[in-house]
Amino acid sequence: MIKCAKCDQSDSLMKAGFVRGKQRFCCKDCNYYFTIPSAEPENRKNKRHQTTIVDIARELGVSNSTVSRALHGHADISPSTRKAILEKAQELDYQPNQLAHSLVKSRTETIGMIVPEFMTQFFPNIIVGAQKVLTQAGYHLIIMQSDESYEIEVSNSRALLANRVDGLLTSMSHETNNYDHFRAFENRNIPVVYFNRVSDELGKYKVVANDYQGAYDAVEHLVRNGYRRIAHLGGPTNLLISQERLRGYRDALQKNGLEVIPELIIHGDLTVQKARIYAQYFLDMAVPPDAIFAVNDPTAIEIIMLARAKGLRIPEDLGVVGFSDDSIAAHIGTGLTTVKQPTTQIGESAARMMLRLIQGEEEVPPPETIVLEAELIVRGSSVRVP
Amino acid sequence: MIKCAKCDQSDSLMKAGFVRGKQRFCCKDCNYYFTIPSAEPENRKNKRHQTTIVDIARELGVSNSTVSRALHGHADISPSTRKAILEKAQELDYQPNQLAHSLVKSRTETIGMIVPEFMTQFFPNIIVGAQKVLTQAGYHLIIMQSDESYEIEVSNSRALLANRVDGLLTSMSHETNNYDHFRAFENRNIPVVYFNRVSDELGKYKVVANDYQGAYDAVEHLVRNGYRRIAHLGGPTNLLISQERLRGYRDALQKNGLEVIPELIIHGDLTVQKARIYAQYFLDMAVPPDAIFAVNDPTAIEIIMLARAKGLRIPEDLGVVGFSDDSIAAHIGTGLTTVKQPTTQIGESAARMMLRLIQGEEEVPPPETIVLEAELIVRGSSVRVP
DNA sequence: AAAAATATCGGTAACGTTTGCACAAACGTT
DNA sequence: AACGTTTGTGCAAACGTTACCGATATTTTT
Repeated sequence: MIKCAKCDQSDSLMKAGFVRGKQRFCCKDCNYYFTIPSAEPENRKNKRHQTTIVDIARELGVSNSTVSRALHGHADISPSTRKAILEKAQELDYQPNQLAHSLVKSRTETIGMIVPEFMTQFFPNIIVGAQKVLTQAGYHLIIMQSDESYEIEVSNSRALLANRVDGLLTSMSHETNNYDHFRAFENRNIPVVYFNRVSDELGKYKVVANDYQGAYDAVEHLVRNGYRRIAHLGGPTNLLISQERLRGYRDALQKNGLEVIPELIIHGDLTVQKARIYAQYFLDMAVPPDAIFAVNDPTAIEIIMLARAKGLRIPEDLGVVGFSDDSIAAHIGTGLTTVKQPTTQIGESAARMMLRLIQGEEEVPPPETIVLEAELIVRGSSVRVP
Repeated sequence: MIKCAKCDQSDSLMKAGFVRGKQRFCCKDCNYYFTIPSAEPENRKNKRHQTTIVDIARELGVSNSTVSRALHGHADISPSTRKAILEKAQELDYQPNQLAHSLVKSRTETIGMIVPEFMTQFFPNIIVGAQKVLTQAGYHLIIMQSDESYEIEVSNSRALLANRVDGLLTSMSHETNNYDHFRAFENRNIPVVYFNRVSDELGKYKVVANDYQGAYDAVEHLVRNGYRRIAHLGGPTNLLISQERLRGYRDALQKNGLEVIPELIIHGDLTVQKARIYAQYFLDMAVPPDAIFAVNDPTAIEIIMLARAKGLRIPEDLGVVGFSDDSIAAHIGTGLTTVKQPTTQIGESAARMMLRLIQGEEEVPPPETIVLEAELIVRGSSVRVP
């Protein structure tokens, strides 16, 4: 029998709504509202209780503020109390609650990072560089990967925004054409540094490798090794890196007196699946190219495998140059000629730029794009005596 | 001239301490204490103000609780108000504050993950698997890497603890011998799932590949290809994977009637630097081994490079088997024989185990270790006709 | 028509920290 | 000894959300 929680009688009880799945009652006698309490009313306490500042304060008979100040080495605390507090904190194994801290300070001291993938060594290297710089400055780095998916990228950025990161480092997926999720950060004055995969449509702070120069050097290198019909297997057109590498390719051809042949330019999507299809197309042409400049190393390696399967000799029949200097590039056959990007440096520069944006004096630092030099690594896949 | 903030006269003013860098005064007349207000008293507002539930409530003239309930699709809200609130939220570009949410719910819906490195594809693959499962269950994954350093591992785990992750997935660095930083999680009833690099000294929930079987198969394969003097370049002895792979190596030798020769077993630290030194040692022995079973692929590749430089033929003069099936393994020379681990599955299993621990009914689920089968991938580096 | 039940909302206390301000006691000066 | 100065702490209000407990319109039932 249900009884009133106050007067303990059940006569003048009446139902009064239904709240959160539980029946609510009202006792007309004592005019008291209540819901029937759940079966286990008093056992949730102490279950997974992390010791807090309040616990320490209570144990020692001081106030929360004193404990807080002591733990942070503030002034205005007598050595004796400080010592007692620190010891008690140690004893109770106190771990600060970063959530509460961030909430009141409205700073999380955490930088978010979204990368498209980390199956190649490229982004991991960047992460290592960035993490080194940020850790040293007392910031944490939380990493998310979009798996080259726009959907996931948006979801990730929303999560980082909800977690109130102090800044965002990002290199976008090749699917990304809409930038609203990044603008959301900028609109809230949360600094964003774009690296590597950047767009010219948004962003004031960027760190990129010199894709143009790298591509130019690569193609000129091919020309000097006697290749005359040089194809380009490029990346998605919406990415600036694709555009820049294409530009370097065209300029190198023209500066060296070669014609730019549209049929020899295809834009892929950076995946090996597509690379195989396009490579097949190149090699099956009536007049096939005698060299291919690929947008990245996995693509280039796919080309080499296919060419070998067709009985072509590398580099005699086909010269191949990649981009990025994956660790695998040195080991493939006689080595894959490629353009090495300063990955760790990219991470470091981006992180340093971020720190400047966060800690800087000036309200709105001037836009800045850091361009780091790329280096041509010559290996067996492109060297022949003409 | 400084005046009292209350009675507005400056005669009976006197200094009263120095607090937080600002001079404090006391007016003896009205007995009022104050510090001189900073130059810019009223400009800090709106600077980077994220719209909150309170803003929406104020704009619409309803209470915070109503807004909160409406945004979460609770019952007890009329369709019209709900609609108005959702529209206003959209208009003001409201983004929930996960910090405050987590603080009051004392759940972050975030799982932390610490891996030793991600320069090889191994851990990235695991991450992809784990992330898929967790994302689907509405959890976020935050990834940190220890760079094989105990110090960084401890620092990372402390950060995750401070950020109150709901659980921890971890594979420890090869430096790790002390486990207090992991026990800190377990002491607080925060579930920890160890994968791959686990220790038998701690942890009740683990996911590993069948290192023993993989090693056994690899070595038996070498024996069947006529190799008789098989060396083992192992990993750090404190890691269970090293112990298990060593055990598989020994058992395979003995079961096949071969002697276990202590000189042919060296424990490295998984780095290529050390690998080169030890490989050199093996190859320079008076009676060098005719095959080497390496603890991982980078190590195996280093051995191959060195052997080639010494004029040894692979696999005729030296058989080599690695472990992990890095993507590079298929491309090195005629291919590197290796043991493929179910990386993505490891991630998925670990994540699922974590979800069970978090969401499970039972207070303390029974200890569980999931062992996933490893598969020997035979390539050119170990196949010869005896 | 009153009475009973429901639908919809507001007030408010948490969650764990930080911090501006108040204030007493101890400390230095004359 | 009387005064002004420091020093060391405590109070309480934030930070943004959630959830329990009540309260009031509104509808339904008798």
